[in-house]
Amino acid sequence: MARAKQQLTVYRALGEADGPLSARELWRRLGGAGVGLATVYRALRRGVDDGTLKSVEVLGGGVRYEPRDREHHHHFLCSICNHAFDLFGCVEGLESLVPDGFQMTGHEVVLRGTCDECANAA
Amino acid sequence: MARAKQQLTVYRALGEADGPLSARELWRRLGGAGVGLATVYRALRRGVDDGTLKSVEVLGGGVRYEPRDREHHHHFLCSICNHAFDLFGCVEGLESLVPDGFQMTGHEVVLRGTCDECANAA
DNA sequence: CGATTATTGATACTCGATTATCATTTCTCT
DNA sequence: AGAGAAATGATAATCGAGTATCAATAATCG
Repeated sequence: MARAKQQLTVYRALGEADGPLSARELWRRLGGAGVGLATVYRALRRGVDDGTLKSVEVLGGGVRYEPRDREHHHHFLCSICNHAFDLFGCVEGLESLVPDGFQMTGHEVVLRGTCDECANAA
Repeated sequence: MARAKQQLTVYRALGEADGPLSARELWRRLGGAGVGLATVYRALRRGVDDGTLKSVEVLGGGVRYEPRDREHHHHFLCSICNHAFDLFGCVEGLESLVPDGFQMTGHEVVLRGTCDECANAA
């Protein structure tokens, strides 16, 4: 069988999001009552297993998920609404931080602050 | 009363570490039997409360603690030993990543890879 | 239309991290 | 030394995240 209905809903929601979502956030977005929390977790696990999804850790909020096919990017974490937003672009000078003898295989950059909406609401 | 004995041990261990430590790591370093886990947690909480310590989240490993008076720095997380090392220096071009309307108040950079020792042991 | 198999959602359960409890020990001060 | 306050360590309790279970439902296929 291909993808089941409810699980597709989960994938679609992730694809449309403006940043990685946690299982809980996802669940809330799907209406809470509409899709069971267990199904959300199932879809996420399956997605990670088959390579469709990728789990990312953005400080403060545990594990979140995003489609694996996104380009290299980083995140902005709003300290008010606690939502993580995708950013575009990257930074220079990371190599110079690596100590002698260490081998860097990847990096994460997280900006913290206030997002658009929360800044205006304040 | 000033600082109690065992709690001082905790602060000293953190001060001498080459990176932020989790409660568990700290506990293990203190000999396990020498200092109770509860005391480690107490010292950490108190340290954060009175501003001596700062809790940081480095991907994969939960919350870790470091002295607050360290200069601005970032971390390198070894994917083998899972230890977090302090780095020196910072990077350029973070502002250009911030979307319009967002306000950045801070940032984190985490490099992932293999540390000195683990690279040699391999 | 059945028979069979996968999916779903509610919920019970597990697991690790952190906190609370409490009897005991250690300080502090006189 | 002796009283009272704070600290300590072992352990029980709590809490949240994620997983397993199971009966009910929906999809597949002949």
